[in-house]
Amino acid sequence: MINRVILVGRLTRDPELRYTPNGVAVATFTLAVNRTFTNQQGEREADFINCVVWRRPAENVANFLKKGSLAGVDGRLQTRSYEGQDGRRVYVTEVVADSVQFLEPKSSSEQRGTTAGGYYGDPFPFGPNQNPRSTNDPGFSRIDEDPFANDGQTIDISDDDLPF
Amino acid sequence: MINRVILVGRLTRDPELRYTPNGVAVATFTLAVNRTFTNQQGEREADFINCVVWRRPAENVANFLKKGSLAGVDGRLQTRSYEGQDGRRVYVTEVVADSVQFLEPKSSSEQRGTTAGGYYGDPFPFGPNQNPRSTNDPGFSRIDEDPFANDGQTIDISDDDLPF
Amino acid sequence: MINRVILVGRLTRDPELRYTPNGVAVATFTLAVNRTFTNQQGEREADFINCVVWRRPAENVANFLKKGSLAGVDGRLQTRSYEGQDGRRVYVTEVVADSVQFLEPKSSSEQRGTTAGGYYGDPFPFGPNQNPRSTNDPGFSRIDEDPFANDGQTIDISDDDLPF
Amino acid sequence: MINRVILVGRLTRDPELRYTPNGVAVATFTLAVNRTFTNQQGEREADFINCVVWRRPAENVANFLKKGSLAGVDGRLQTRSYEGQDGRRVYVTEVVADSVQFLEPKSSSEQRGTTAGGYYGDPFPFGPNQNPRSTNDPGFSRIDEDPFANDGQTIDISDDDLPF
DNA sequence: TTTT
DNA sequence: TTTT
Repeated sequence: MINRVILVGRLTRDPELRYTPNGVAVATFTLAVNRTFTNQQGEREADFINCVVWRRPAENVANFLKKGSLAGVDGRLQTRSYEGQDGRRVYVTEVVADSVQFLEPKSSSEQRGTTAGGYYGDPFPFGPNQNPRSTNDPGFSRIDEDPFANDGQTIDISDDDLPF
Repeated sequence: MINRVILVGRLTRDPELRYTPNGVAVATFTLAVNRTFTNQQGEREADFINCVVWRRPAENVANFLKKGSLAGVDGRLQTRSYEGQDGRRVYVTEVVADSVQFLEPKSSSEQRGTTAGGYYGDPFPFGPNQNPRSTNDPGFSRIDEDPFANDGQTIDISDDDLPF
Repeated sequence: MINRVILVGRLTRDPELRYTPNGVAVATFTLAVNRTFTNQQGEREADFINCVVWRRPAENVANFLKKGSLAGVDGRLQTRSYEGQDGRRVYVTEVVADSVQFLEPKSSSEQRGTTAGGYYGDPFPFGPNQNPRSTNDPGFSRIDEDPFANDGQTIDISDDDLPF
Repeated sequence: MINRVILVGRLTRDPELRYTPNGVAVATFTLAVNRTFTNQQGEREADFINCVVWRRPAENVANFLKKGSLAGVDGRLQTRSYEGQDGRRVYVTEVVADSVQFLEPKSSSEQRGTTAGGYYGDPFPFGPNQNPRSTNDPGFSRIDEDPFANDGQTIDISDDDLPF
């Protein structure tokens, strides 16, 4: 049962960082991935893919990525459903990232020490090997069952829903 | 802009084969991909992922796969939206398969010529290199904008929506 | 820096299981992955890809897979070089598997309890979430620097070479 | 038989462009993909992966990428063997790219028309949908059987070896 | 509800 | 609306 997704695209807006009641960080963001082909109007369209990332990489995402950032994601597809505010079941498909790759060059302000402009810094420590562990943040925010929808209902995600 | 999905799972029901007005085949099916980890109740859950495949491989899927079949998919993630019957916009995420891999052993009836039971036949010709071309079937069926939902509205997909 | 490989193919021979001096299991095997296209002689060729897997999944591979088994691999590409027996540097490219998926149906002997023959059992516990930990086996075998070549030189791999 | 590789890394040197006797372009390059983990000395190592790309994308690679460029590759693993100059069989594992993604921002010289510096241009037309066709260049160069080794032997690759 |  |  193989389930693997790899994406490179741009954040459509700043990522959102939240915490479970137990203080585990979770970040959500949407990647716009431009298609390589064009439609019959000759326009290049994009797919807009919701992504979730947990624990330490979540905080890195929140700290280093913002709207427009180019990023790579290596993860798996997840489907969930939840009760919408109108009582209808809503089905969600999203990517749970194992690792997120920062693909922007260092910003010009950080680049000051650099001679030939335009090279990339080392990726920030986003890999799956960064011994992710639960942060003990007081949890300043709760997460809805659908972290992408602000439907009002705020059923908590328990820490047991963590994918690892 | 990389967009790649690889899945191995089982069909949750028989695939559905349809044709665009121009006679291009499109098959849809859902893969149940069991997770490798268990939830806090110790149950192994699954993700249910909608897949679409076009042209010749679509017909192969319809002919060779059925509910319960083990299959591999190599494709890309696509997001779409359409107008639901209640006027609300419905967002869809699905996998558009470039190739579908048949992972079942030949059935016992086909296995008759075989000595040591249980080996797999060569995969049927599903690859992206099977020079896919538009079939000229009269098109016995039309395809809704959301091929997974039978919402009633039957806005046709034009052949130009084909991903290749 | 994304590095992801997904394969489905058949073992070309029985896997080999070894142990580092510290008792960490490592299994090696080669997957034959048939190409989807044919060469100009109309023959379907295959790629023969060396794979390595560590710890618990290594022992599962050794116990459940054998020559001819259909298996899926999700891992990363690794390149190494070592000193060949003639003093020349040998360059190696192989796949380090994060998880190995057993894609064979249960063998006929195990299938006895089964009504309609030919379905697959649940995959054996191969996932990356099976809390891999170092076995403390006495280590009946050592591993060469190139686990695929038996060139004679037996420079040990230290446990620190483990990819996680 | 699934065979899929996705990489993001940097070119270790300028790509090399050659032509088969029939004038089909083929480019080769090596990607350095930094590992996300460090070895016991605390150093981050890299894997150096040979890549091949054919036809139009080959020419794009040669025109737009150079030593140090950040690039993404979506392709498949290929193994080959050839007769080395000392008569020994040499085994090669490389990635045949279906598409190559240009991940560098436009260089400052090209950026002149740009207001807020540092954004990326649209990827150059590298996708698998760019209707690749054989160029009819006079073929200023021939390709060895191992395009990465300049071992002297120059057995030609026929156009029939093209992967599509 | 979309990025460059 | 889910497979083994």
